[in-house]
Amino acid sequence: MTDFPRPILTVDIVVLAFDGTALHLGTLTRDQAPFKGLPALPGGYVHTDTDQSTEAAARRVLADKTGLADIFCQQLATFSGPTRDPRGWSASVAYYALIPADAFPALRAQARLDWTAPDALPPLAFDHRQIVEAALLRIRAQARYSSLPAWLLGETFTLAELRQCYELLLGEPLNDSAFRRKMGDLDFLTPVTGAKSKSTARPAQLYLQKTRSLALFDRTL
Amino acid sequence: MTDFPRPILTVDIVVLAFDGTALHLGTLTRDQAPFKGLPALPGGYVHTDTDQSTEAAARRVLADKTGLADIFCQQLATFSGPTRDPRGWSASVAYYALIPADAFPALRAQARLDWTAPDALPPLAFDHRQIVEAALLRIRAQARYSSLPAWLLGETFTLAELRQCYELLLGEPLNDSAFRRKMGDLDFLTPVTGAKSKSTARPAQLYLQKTRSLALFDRTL
DNA sequence: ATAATAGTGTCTTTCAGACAGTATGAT
DNA sequence: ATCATACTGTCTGAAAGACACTATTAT
Repeated sequence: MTDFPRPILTVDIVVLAFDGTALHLGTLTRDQAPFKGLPALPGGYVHTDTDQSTEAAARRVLADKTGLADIFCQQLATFSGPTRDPRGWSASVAYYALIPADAFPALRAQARLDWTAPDALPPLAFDHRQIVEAALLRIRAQARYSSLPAWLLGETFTLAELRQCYELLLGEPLNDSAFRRKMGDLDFLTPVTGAKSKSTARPAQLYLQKTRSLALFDRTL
Repeated sequence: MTDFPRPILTVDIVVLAFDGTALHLGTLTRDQAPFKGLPALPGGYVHTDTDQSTEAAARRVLADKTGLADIFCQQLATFSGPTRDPRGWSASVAYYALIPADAFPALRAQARLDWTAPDALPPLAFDHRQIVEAALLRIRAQARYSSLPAWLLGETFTLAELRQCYELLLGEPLNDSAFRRKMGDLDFLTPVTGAKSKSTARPAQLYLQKTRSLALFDRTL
């Protein structure tokens, strides 16, 4: 079989975090060509000598840039073409990763990543804007029928926090009592002893997710 | 930046067709190592000298093996690792393609592809079984909230045919009157003059899809 | 007691399932 | 006429939205 010049294979990760109010996208400023000086998604070459898969490569990059392991991280899609990277024909397997809220403040203080609003992006290197937009579409779609938003929260959280996170991703307010009913029916949360006082009000019950994987709902929202 | 040995980049395509009763998966018997003699998904190297993207590569392969262009073809996921191809570290961008029912008989007669039942697969080359299973999961999920099954039908079709196709993918019978109501509400079909007589009974109205892209429904099923 | 947020109960509306009943063409 | 399938109308039950009401804490 004829051989063709082998393409560049990289991974890029759309790192998202929730601070209780808004989403934040983790970026790095490129310190070398191409696109030197522009913000870019964290990513890098797949190390064919050590990486067992592109997902392993993504997790390696993620651990390298955030110090976090065991993060929610799923494959988004592969972006490819002769011109997206000026160095040659390239394919980038894009992943999206969700930072748990209880790890975000420390991560932000470290400042190894810059954090920008994903809805008002500055120009990004490569085709990274397109990748971010695809990730947001996917994440918003998944928020409709899965426990995905819970992965942006800490280990334990209140129903109000969970609802706010859903509302942010879905872009619409949710009916509180219907939301509680559904979360009860869907049976993916366990109440945990302890409560969270916000201020001068009744403290809220804390919950954690029953499984360490994404729960898919059979009905929507 | 250090360079790593560049991986093999291929595309593989899960080609599915519907004959009115069951799904059929298009495979090719490998005529060379590795996995010589085993059935495999149609696929091949990305031609970095001519392909504009992995999707273009997939469509090139598809056109080559089926003679069909403008087929429904979407990216599934990328499968990668050091051992899935004995020739070295490889990544395969998998696609799934749906053959329109009106093109299937001729394609089957050509016999350039073999057709097997995707639910009772023989051993396949590489990790192709895993790819087929991922494709079926994706397709069945998409059948719940999109017009995907319609892409397995010909240009025009009756509501009964469409429902049968949904039922096959979803694996459960659908209520006929609720189905009609929903298809009416969802507004992605236009009735077309002409009707189809099945046998000795009232002929059915023919429809075609309003758009040439996948319609996503806001509610399920 | 009051303020503030957490959580529940219930009324209403909307939508899906069931199924009877009507329509229409082939024989 | 009858058979077979296409299509429609309507009843019923389940689930969602709205919202009033109760619960529990800090001050």
